[in-house]
Order: sequence, then structure tokens, then C-alpha cells
Amino acid sequence: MSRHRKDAVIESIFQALADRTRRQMIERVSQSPATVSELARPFSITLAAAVQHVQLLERSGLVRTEKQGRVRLVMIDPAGLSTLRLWLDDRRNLWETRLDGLSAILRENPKR
Amino acid sequence: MSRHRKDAVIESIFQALADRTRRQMIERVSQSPATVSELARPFSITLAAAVQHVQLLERSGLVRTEKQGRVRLVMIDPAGLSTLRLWLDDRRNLWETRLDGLSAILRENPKR
DNA sequence: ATAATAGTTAAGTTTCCACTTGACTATTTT
DNA sequence: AAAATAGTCAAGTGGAAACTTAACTATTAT
Repeated sequence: MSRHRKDAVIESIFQALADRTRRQMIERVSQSPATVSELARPFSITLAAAVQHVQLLERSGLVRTEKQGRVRLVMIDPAGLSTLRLWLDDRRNLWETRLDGLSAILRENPKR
Repeated sequence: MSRHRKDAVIESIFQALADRTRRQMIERVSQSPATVSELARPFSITLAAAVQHVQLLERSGLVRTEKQGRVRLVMIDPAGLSTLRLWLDDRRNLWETRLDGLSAILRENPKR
């Protein structure tokens, strides 16, 4: 997978999770699969808005969905958040190798 | 810390990282501290824009800064990303307790 | 002291994002 | 078959976000 593509995936994940409504939808769906209507209910938004949120979450890889009859089931896709975890681990490795120097800097600046 | 406040912190972190320019700034600063001008250079943006990005990153807790003379040094704040890590761990626990049921569902839907 | 450098702030512009309404399709229910 | 339900799509609106320019302050170099 190209660096650019990978970055686009990460970007869509951060964008998806930057919205409070979508974070709560993820939370809900982490418990058990839910329909789009069920995801809309707790918020004062139209069904159309909920559909858009779900589509965005699906494009980012955070959820999978499956249409069953006239209902669409939305379920968590563990792959989505492990992508995020991998990104986070990579970044942490980056600065942990530098942590000795950094901690020296932090020691000089005890504020916070 | 209240749930609402905590959520606001998480939100600001996701929002900060949803922007490609800011993610690259974080990447740069993970290696070693950098000035605002140094952070602006790789991108075709004005210094003023870079200042705004840095301010946003600082408000989200992802970086610390310190003014030295006419220069502002920007450095990674490990606390920022560990907040993100904690959030991620919490969510993972949520659905890992549900993973047995979920994997059954996934087995029924081998697509992907 | 003057000039150059680094950053900051305010204000305006453009672009993007969340949301709504309204028309439409497909599936259940009655 | 008709009515209700669940979702989808397109187009439009409003507000937030990213960016610019321009005027200004503080520090360092000549």
C-alpha cells in the first residue's frame, strides 16, 4: 500500500472520529450491531444525516454494514481502530528514541 | 475531570490530527524540537498559517512550546498522544468483550 | 541606530462539513 | 393492493475551518 493511500486512510479515520456524533455511534456499535435508525435515535438528527454519518464511518473502515431487508445493520470493524493503533505506535516509536534528549528539555521547563 | 471535558480534549486531538499539514508537523516535531518557521518551510503556507496550526496543536495538548528570544520552539508533548492511546484502549476493551458474538456475525458474512 | 528576522494578531475570503428538505426506492405490514 | 417503514440520493443552507494579507511587536544582526 502506497504511503499516500495509507495517509488517506489515516486521514479519513481522524476525520471520522473528530465528530462527536460519530464517536458516540462507534461507541454504540461497539456493544452490538445496530440499524441506522437506532443510531439516529439518541441524537436529534434526521435519518438522512445518520445515513451520511454511517457512510463516512464505513468509508473510513471503522464499521462494516450489511443490508438485511429494508434495514441496514452497522457493526464495528476492528480493523479500523487497529489501523489507528498502528499509526499511534509508529509515532510513539519516533519520539521514544528521542525521549532522552526530550526529557532533558522537559526537566529544564518544569511548567506543567 | 468531567466526562464532557475529557470528551472535549479527545475531540480537539482528533480535530488536530485530521489535518494533513498538522500530522506532518507532529511527525517533524517527534524527531526533535523545531521553530515555527521550520515547521512552515516544507509546506507552501505563510508563517501566519503555521502559527495558527501550532496554536491549535498546543491547545490540543499534542505539543508544548517555548519562546526563546524571537523564536518559538515547538516540541512534542507525549501526554497528548497517550491521552489518545488511553481512549483507544478503552474502546478496544468495549468491543473485545463482545468479540465472541461479533466474530460469529463476521463468520456469517465472509465478504471482505 | 537601522535593518532584517521571527512571530503575532485581526480581518476578510474561500472551502469544507453537518445538516435539512424533498423526492424516490425497496421492503414489510395490514 | 394500499399504507407504513427504513433507507437512499440530490441539492441547498449555515457555520466552522484553513488560509491569506496587512499592520504591528519584539529580538537580533549590521
